[in-house]
Amino acid sequence: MIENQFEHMSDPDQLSTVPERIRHLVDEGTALGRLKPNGQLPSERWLTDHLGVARMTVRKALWQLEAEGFIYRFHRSGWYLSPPRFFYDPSRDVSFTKAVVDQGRVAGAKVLSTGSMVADAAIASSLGIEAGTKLVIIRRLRFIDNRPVFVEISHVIERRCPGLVELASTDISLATVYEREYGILLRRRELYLHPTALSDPHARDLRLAHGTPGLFVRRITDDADGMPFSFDHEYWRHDALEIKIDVQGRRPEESDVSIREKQAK
Amino acid sequence: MIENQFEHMSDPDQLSTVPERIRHLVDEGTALGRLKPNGQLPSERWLTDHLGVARMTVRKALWQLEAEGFIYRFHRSGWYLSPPRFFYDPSRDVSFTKAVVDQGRVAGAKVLSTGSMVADAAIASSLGIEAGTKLVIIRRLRFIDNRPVFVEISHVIERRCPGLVELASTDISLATVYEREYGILLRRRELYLHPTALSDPHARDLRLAHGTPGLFVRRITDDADGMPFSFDHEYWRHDALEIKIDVQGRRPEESDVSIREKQAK
DNA sequence: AAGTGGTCTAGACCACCAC
DNA sequence: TGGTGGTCTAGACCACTTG
Repeated sequence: MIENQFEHMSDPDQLSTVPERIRHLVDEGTALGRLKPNGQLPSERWLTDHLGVARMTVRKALWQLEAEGFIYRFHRSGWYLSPPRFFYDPSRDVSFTKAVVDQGRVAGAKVLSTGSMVADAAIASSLGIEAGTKLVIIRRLRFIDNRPVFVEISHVIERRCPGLVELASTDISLATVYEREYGILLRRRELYLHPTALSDPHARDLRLAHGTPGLFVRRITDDADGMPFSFDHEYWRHDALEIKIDVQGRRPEESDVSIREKQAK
Repeated sequence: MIENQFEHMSDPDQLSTVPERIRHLVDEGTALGRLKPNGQLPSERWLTDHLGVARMTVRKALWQLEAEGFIYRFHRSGWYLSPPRFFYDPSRDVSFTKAVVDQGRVAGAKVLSTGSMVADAAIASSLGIEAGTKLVIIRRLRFIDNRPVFVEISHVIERRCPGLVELASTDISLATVYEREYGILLRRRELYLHPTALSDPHARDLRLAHGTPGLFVRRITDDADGMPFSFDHEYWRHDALEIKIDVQGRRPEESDVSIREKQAK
């Protein structure tokens, strides 16, 4: 019983709000070594009884702690204590696997599906290729310390890496495949990201309830020679990452143009 | 009465979920020209009656549409249709005002408070200055088209711009002040961002309920000569922006090192 | 099969905003 | 002051995960 570990915990009256009281409970469990990152919290019904409030009140509080990134949940399985965020530089980290390992954590990948399509006008212009160019699509689930953290959908120009689908059907890093099998090194070109709500099928694959907050990332990738190579879509858990961008690599003359502003009076 | 504009709208049975039905209602209102971006939706109680479900069900649906960025709310005032996201390159856009105006929208700023502090060890090392250095703090609310979209807290090295507080007490862009009054052009160095929940006082200033999803951005800024200048914290509405990062300005040799990976077996 | 979170109802009262 | 969203109650049943 998970709850037994929390049975005799204190619940100071001076903590007024329900989120604060739950946070205190969790902090105490952590301090006593009974709860570690990715460990499970007591159930909603237990909290309802223990705190003496309605279940909806407990759930509202859990949602707030979730939004802060303090706790997370697996769909219909339970609530868990969040591990530290993963630092990620999407403009620089060409290999997710390497970045994760460098931070002392364990990276994983699972191929969910593969397919193909031809580039439409919009995709073609963003990649700088001709419409109708064949693309390979690989949809993968990515893990940190065995927790699924984002779904990645890669669209790769087929002629640049024939036979990719077969090679991708393993758990090996795609960046490694590109380098070893095709001699291609990657470089990021453009990326866009915004907060959003995750919906199926991505939410399901991440074991999240649909509607959970997430982060949507689009990237366009070139090879080291500046030739267009692929674009990716990523659907991240909102609480798994901290984006870090180091602007130092930029050429000074490009970042400082037109600082002078037309003032909107 | 806002609701009158929606009174006779259709509500097809084939739309199964409540979020879909609300979205349909809004889309129809938009198509008929009765609802524009930043326009107000019918009240929760009206939707409760009109859709024939409990109010909590309506609210849950509104929260999901909010998480998607489709609608937003002002605290205790109502629900509104979201305007388009603002494209923002935090590594490059040294002036928020200029970026907003360039996208055909209206930028605004309001000084909330000013103050001062001395840099502690952590701040000093990240800025590359000595601990104890005096910093000026300016807390401002930033607007796009008269909607508050983020709170900005600037920490500026005092000796680099004496008298800044007096100059900042107007609504003029800070980047303009730095350039005109001190001859300083800015360049970004590092930035970090992650999704989070907004809490008071920032949530209050943004007219959001505390716990609303948001985006937290930290930035370190140099001048054009690479001398440390300031660091900023920004608390954004989650639905106001799309972050766009153009990596082209990077030096190739810095972005392509160490692609080879140690594979985590 | 038991336990978990997910959904939903039908109310009540509170805090705040705008008129 | 009336209307808005915000909070809360005390249940019920459903869908899924887990042992």
